[in-house]
Amino acid sequence: MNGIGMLGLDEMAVVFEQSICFRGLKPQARHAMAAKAISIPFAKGDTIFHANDPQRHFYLVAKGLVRVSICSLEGHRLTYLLAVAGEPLNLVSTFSKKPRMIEARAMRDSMVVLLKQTDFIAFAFQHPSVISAIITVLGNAVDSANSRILDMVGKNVDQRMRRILHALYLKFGPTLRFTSIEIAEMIGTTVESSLRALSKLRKKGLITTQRSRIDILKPEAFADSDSGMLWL
Amino acid sequence: MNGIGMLGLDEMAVVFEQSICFRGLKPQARHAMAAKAISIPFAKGDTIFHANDPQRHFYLVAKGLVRVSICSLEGHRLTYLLAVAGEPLNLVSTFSKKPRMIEARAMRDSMVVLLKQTDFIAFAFQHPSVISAIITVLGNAVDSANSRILDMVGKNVDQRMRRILHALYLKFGPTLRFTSIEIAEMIGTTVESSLRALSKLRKKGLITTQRSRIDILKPEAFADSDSGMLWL
DNA sequence: CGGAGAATTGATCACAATCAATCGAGGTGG
DNA sequence: CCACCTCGATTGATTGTGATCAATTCTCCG
Repeated sequence: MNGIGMLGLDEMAVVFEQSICFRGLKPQARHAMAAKAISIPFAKGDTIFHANDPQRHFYLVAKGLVRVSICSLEGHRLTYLLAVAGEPLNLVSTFSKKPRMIEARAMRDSMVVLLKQTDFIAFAFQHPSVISAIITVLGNAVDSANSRILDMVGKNVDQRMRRILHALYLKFGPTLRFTSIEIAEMIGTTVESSLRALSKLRKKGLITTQRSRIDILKPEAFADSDSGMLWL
Repeated sequence: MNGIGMLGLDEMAVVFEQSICFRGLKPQARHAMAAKAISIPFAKGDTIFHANDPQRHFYLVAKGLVRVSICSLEGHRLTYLLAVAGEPLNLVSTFSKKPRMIEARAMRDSMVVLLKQTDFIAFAFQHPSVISAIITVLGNAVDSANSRILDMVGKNVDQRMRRILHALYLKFGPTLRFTSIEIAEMIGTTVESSLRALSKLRKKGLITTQRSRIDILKPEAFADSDSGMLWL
C-alpha cells in the first residue's frame, strides 16, 4: 500500500486535516477516510485527467500545484482553478454523473489523493460539515465564474490582468511562476495581448518579469476596491 | 395566514411538489416544510431583493417568472437565471452568509415562497435528497457559467444570440416575450448589437419579431452540436 | 551549440461598443 | 378622442480594442 512516491498514513492524515473539505472533522473520521484513499504522484506536465473522462474518483491535491481548465471545441482553454494542497479538483463531476469538458494537469511535481466516488459520497452524507464545505466551495465557484463573466463584458485586458495578478498574489505571494500563455488562459485572452498588458505594468514599475516568472513589486497598486473577489 | 393573494396550503403543496429541491420527498415532509413557508405576491416589475441585501430567507418561485441578475459597479447587468415555478432564487447565498451582488425582479406578476434560512438549512440536512438536489443545481450553475465564459472568449455576438435563443426555446417554447434589452443582458452585449444579430436572423427567416416578442420559426436551425448546455 | 519554447514588438483587420437619429407602439391625461 | 410622452426598435456612422499574422530575440536545457 505504501509504494514508492506514495504517502504514508501520517502524511495522508495531514492532507485531510488541511483540506477545505475535511477540516474540522474528528480525527478518527478523517483516518477512516484516509485509510480508503490512494495517492498517486504526477510529474510536472502530466495530465491527471482528460476532458470528457468519465469520473469515478474524487481528486484531492496533496502536494504541488494542479491546473484545472475547461476547453471549448474551438480550442480555447480557460484556466478555472489552480489547486494547491487540500483543494479538490472535481467536486462538481463527483456528484453529477455526466462528463465535463474539464482537464487537470500538474504544473509542478505533485501528489494527488484519490477517493472512490461512492466512498466519498457516502462519507459526505454522514458528515454535515463536509456537505457544508462542498456547498461553500461550489458557491464560491459560481460567484467567481459570474464575476469573471462581468469582467469579460465590462473590463478590458489591462484591467483583467491587474485583477488576475492580484488574485494570484493573494494565493501565491509576490513571486508568480507562470508563463504568459498560462496567464493568458486565466484572463481569457491571447498570449500577445497579455504580454502587452504585462509590458505596460512593467513600464509603470509595478512588476518585473523574467522567463516564466512575474514579480509583483507594488501589491497595493493591484488591490481593487472593485467587484467580488476572484477565485482561482 | 391566508391573506389576499397568498397561497393556500394545497397550492403551497403543489409548489413544493414540482420544485427541483423538494420533489421526491414524502408528502408529509413536504407538508411540514410548506407549513412554515410564507408566500408573497409581486407585481410585474417589482424588485424581490436588491443587490447586497443581507439574505435571511430562501426564495422559491411559485408562479410567474423572476429574473435573477448580477450587476457590476460599472453598471453592466448580466441575467443569470430566469426562474419559473419551482426554481430557487438564491441557493448560494442561503448557505454562505456573505452578501452577493445579485438582484431578483419579477418579470411577470409572480408569487414567491419564502422559507427562513435556518428552517431550510435544518430541513435540508435531514433530507439527503434535498442536499443532492442543491448540489446538482449548483453544479449546473458552475457548468453554465463556465460555458458562458468560454462563449464570451470564443464566440461572436451572432453565435451567442443563437445559443441564448435556443436555450430560451427549450425553456419557454417558440414564443419568447422578452425585450431586446433583456436579451442583450442575457448575452452580455449592448442593445444595438443584439438588435443587429436579431435582424440578421429575421432576414434569414429563422425568427419573426414584434415589440417585446420573438418567435422562433425554425428551432432546428438553433440546435448546436456545440459545447455544454446553457442554463438560464 | 542547437533546438524548442517563451517573450517581444510591429502591422493589420474585424468585431462590437459607442454615439446619434428616427420611427413606432402603447399608455395616459386633458 | 386626440395629443402627447415614454419606451422600445431600428439603422447608420465612427471608433477603439483586441485578435491575428508575422518576424525576431531570448533563455533554458540537453
